[in-house]
Amino acid sequence: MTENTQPPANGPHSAPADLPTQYTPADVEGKLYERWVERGYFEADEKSEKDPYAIVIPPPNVTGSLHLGHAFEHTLIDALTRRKRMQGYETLWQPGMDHAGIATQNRVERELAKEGTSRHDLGREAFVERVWRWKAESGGTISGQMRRLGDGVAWSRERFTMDEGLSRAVNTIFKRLHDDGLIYRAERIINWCPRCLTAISDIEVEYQDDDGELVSIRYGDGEDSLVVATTRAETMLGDTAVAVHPDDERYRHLVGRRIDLPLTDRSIPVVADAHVDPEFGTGAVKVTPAHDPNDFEIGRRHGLPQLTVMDEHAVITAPGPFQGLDRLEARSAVVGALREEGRIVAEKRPYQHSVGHCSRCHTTVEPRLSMQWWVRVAPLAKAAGDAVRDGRVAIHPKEMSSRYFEWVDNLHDWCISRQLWWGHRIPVWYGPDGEVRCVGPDEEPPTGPGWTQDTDVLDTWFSSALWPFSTLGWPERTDSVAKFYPNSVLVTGYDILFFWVARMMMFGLYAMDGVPPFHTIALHGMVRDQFGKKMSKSFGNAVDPLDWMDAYGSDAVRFTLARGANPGVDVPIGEDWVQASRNFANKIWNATRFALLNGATVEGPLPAAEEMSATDRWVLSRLNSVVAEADAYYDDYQFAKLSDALFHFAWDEVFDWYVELSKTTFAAGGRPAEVSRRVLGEVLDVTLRLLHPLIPFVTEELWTTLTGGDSVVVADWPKDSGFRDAAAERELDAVRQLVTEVRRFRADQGLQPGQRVPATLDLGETGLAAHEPAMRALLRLEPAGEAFSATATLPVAGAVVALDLSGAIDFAAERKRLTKDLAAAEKELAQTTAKLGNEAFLAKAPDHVVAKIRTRREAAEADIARITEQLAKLPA
RNA sequence: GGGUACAUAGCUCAGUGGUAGAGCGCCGCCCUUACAAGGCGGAUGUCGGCGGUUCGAACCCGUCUGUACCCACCA
Repeated sequence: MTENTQPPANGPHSAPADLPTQYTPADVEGKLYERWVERGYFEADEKSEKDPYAIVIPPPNVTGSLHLGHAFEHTLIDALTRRKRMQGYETLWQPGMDHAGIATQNRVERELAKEGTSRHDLGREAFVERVWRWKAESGGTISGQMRRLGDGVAWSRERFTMDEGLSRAVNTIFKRLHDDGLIYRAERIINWCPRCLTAISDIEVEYQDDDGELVSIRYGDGEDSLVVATTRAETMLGDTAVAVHPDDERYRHLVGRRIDLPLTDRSIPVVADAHVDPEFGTGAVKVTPAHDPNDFEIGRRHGLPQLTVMDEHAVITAPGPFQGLDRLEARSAVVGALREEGRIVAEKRPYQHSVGHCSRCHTTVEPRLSMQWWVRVAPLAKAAGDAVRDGRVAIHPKEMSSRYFEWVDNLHDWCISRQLWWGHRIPVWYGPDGEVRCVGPDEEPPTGPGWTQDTDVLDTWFSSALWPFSTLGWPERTDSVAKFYPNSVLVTGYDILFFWVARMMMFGLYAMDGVPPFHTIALHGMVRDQFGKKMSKSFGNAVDPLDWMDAYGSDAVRFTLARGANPGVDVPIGEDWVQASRNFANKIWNATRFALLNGATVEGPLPAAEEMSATDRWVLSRLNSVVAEADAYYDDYQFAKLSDALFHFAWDEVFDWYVELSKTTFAAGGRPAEVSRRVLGEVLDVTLRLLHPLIPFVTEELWTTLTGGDSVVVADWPKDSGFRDAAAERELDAVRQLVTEVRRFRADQGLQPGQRVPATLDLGETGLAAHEPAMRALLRLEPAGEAFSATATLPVAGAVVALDLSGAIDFAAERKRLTKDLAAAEKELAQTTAKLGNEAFLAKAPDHVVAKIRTRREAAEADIARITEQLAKLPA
């Protein structure tokens, strides 16, 4: 369809026939988004009187592009903020991006490599300039994708972690932490990536089980010898001791003595240390303080020298035959040399053990002794834990809190310095006489000969930790900070609970005088494929959300994601499901089209209940229940249940029943038709508004056409009017059951759906007389005389449908069906009778349960009577 | 080694004590004048195994098996 994409209607039910019979997302999505932005709907006013509702975007890496995980997260955030906006809050969805230190630097370095140059050739300043240029050129990818998705973010407030203001925030907090003694410099064993050439923090290390080889090596000679085992043989060059457990009888005689270290001319002491597990291996451990975190600690306890034998590239520096070899080459060379000396006591054997890899490039991490900057996290983490413990911050779903506590309660100090060029440079200067000066944002750095600035930059997460307030202008005391801090909710994946969430908590509480950065943390899961498998490029199941948005529309992608979003649980998504969501959008489209063709309207007040048919009252009663239900689900971040409830209400109840039943009313005309037109308008109006946060585009297009309103984006959020009509609901339940039963009967008899059948419809004492015309229409029943062939199974007491099947009835099939029904009813009767004969049950079960069982028994009895009668009437 | 989840229809998942549900898929009949991206009807499960508590268990308790993820300085 290419026609009919003109601007939205300028009045209620204008030109309904203009709507094409199929919804084409591409025709409306782009233009609607641009209109929303032009009209400033997404902008936030910090001076507004309205209550604030603020959510920050988890800033995507500038290097990145939108993947389904983003699409998912954005759908949830967008839905939350759109609803709050409709509810009359001053909403801020804060957009922005993260400079992603290592990732971005790696990316640009790869480009340079292709050009045959390197960052070292360029020099620091030129390189950083180059990264900025790269950011300017390709950093906008995500913004474009966010527009496609419909993200209602405040574009004028877009921020970047390296912006001047945010850098000032970083500097401010660094200075403050430093002066408070919470940032310090120390030489320790850190995780070193020999490819990225930088330190990385503990949580940037990904452990996986790798196949290694455990070799056993004899140290020393004769009685003065023992055997140690290792998977990193090359580190023996840096051994400065062997450790055994203090209580280990086997080695007691050796403690305090020195033994010869093979391949070297050194001898090393045997020390006793409780860290050694005497049960493991030989019970003797080689100690390499400069290349292993445990050994570092042992070395500290025993005053051992720290002998560095590898450089930053993990190349051996120890003088001798191994010098210049890479760690892996050195490993086999060392083992070979040891074997020649007869030092290998057990052949090397395969050994699976946990090995750390750089989370950015997957290179095996090398523990390395070096001087770095650290954050003393204990006091900060304590506060972060307490804020959740005492309920000031709620984690949703609450099962996730245990993970959070596990981390904040057992935290090691955080290594924040990175040996990179792209990032916030550490604001510390070193003087000629060993002075160290931390320079705050309003201070001049020291000048003069010999003063140099620290060459390292800060961990990316240092600046992300300030995101909830740095984006609002902090450290200035801006109105935005006052209005939107703390944020209302943080919506993010459980996978960055530690990387990001916990650190925002620590820094937020610290910087903002103990006020945590948000009231609620709503954690979602990871997007997976339709079989629940992790999406990854290497596995070949990764999907570009743009492909699906192109094919099925953004609404379809959003709705599918929302529909799978159970709190904290991973979300599978498959193309078939997106297609189904597209079908839903199309269904809404066509239902609205039908409504417009039939004169549905939102003008004027709703007619009085007395004027309405039971069908009208039923649908309005259900509508209001659904409004209440939707509110409860939104408030509880239950997107899957929310989507499901709206889907089924709209499709099953409104489209399949109310719309179908109303056809008869419309055809008859008169006042009842007028009333139904207004009711149908109301139902669609409210339903579209309820759905808008999830599927903004199609609802906007339809709602503006239906109501003539400016935009559903700024329409009022529906309120439960309190209208309920239990009697009408029961009545329509009966109608629906009855119609379904007759349809089943017809299908069983092989009647074609469209085939008209002479029939009498005797609704007896059911009180459903008013529905007879509609039911006859739905069932394709023609008026009939005396003819009688069979009766349908009737779930509503007192109703009889006599269908004249003109001799075409299949008596055998009917007998079979009735017999089956009879058996089921008899089983039901037996079950309920047994239950009601159970004294213990009657004594202990609540009244409503007992009553329910009674009703079931009565129904079973009635069924048996009726079916028996019908069976008797069937010709043999 | 510690921790947290999870095992329900072919697939992906809801369902926290009272007759087993949804979407997709599947079978059958229909282009019934909003929609075939649709309509109507239908089939499909000893709710992982074994015990226990209870009048009653998918649900609570114990245990076993299997899976996923997180944390941890196991040479």
